[in-house]
Amino acid sequence: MNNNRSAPEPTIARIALYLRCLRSAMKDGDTTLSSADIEKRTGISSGQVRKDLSFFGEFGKPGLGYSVDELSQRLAQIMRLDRPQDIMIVGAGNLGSALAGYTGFTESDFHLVAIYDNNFSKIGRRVWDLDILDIELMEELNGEMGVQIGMIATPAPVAQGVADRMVRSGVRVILNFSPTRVSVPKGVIVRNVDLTQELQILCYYLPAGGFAEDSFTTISSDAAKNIEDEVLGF
Amino acid sequence: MNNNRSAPEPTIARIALYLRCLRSAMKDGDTTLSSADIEKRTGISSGQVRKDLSFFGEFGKPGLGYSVDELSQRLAQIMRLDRPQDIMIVGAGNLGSALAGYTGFTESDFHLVAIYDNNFSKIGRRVWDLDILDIELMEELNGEMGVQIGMIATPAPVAQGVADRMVRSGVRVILNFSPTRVSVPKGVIVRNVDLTQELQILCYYLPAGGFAEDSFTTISSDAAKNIEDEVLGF
DNA sequence: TTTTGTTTGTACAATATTTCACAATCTCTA
DNA sequence: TAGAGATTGTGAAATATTGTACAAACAAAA
Repeated sequence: MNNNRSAPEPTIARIALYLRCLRSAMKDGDTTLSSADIEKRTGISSGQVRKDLSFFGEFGKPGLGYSVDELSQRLAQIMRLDRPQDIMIVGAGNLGSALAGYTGFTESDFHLVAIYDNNFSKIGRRVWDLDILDIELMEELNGEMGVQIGMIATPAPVAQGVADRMVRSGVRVILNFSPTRVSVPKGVIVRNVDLTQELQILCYYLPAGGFAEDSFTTISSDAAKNIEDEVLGF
Repeated sequence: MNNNRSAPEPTIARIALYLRCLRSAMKDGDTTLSSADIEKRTGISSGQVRKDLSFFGEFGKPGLGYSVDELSQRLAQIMRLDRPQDIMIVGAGNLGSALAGYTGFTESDFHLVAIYDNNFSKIGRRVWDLDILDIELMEELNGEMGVQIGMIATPAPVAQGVADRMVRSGVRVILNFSPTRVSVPKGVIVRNVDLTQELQILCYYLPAGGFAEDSFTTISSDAAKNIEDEVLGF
């Protein structure tokens, strides 16, 4: 799987978490964080943190820790998150529409620039501030837009066809929410988010067969409760 | 992590896929599947398939393979998916509402029985065929309902409070869609589905700058295209 | 400057997971 | 019933990932 020299995939996943942690620390006014501090905030062991970071360079200073500002900038570069990234969604159903309105993407500097469907009763309608586009026009339209990140939010039977069209249109990485595996040419990356599978996995751990996972000590329960009072609705 | 004798987590995740594969094979009229057949359908190597299954027993017959009917029944038992499972959702925003209407859950015998929110303008409104309930009443109401599976579809700041309340109400496993880690007592299991993180991971794998096009084969699935014509909308 | 205390980066050890290979077992046909 | 062919279950090897410990590097205070 990981036949080249790049960092292991679990490390990449954790780097994304460190980045979030660093930005949160920045808002708290912290200018420096040790790997132990990061452990407190994320639950990831300090040794793991240091090892993950060491895949990409030496960012810390012994006796001090990591500069929040510098490290977050470096990690953002590594993850290609130092500039806005355009994304497209195919499928304007329940899930696709919810994803289109998901504020978490915007907050992390992802920019939804197109949403496609194949249903004539949906094409032309607006989702949030976007027109739903005819999927038949994707190749043509994306020639202009050049979006490289695609999300599939369609039923399983059409997912492969959508993936094929995405690839033809220039998409390089795909987040697939449909409950099926799609095959793509070498060089294109697919990640699957399989909602049903997640629930099924949890089911397995329901009865006595289960065990304790990482129930690390309360991260910020008190802080969260205070905020809860301020926030009105979900 | 996996300190006891239960099967590794990756194995559990794949078992869920085998189950889907088996049900699909059943619809195709196949009565028997070899591990090689399962590899063709899922992409998981036949050796891996056999080893995964061997964690739970000897289900196959040398020279023949696995009985689709028997194996799917056995796996469903192991995963506790042999009977409907009740679930609850907290958060009736975009994502929560989309999850509430997600047909994939229903098809896999999950049954949404409650959706909660803390926003008075939402409480009492209907999502699909359910009233949105006041989260303050969860402990009381779930005493009756006894739901053990919860999904968190709220903003991050309130997620920990929601998790705490779920646990107090009897929930045993949690699927957390909020972009934050929640801590729970030992024995309660949390899985995180972090949409932003998934996109960020994909970003890392985006090719840097202009890249040589080594992708020649467009894996065009003819089967998928045919189905696409039949299906009207996503 | 010197000393004390902190934290990094990394070699090494320990787990966890996947891959491989093959004897044993079963089917099927004649 | 015997022999050919297919496929399982599994131990052992190979990888991959995580945990541990500590010398070296730096900060801060005396």
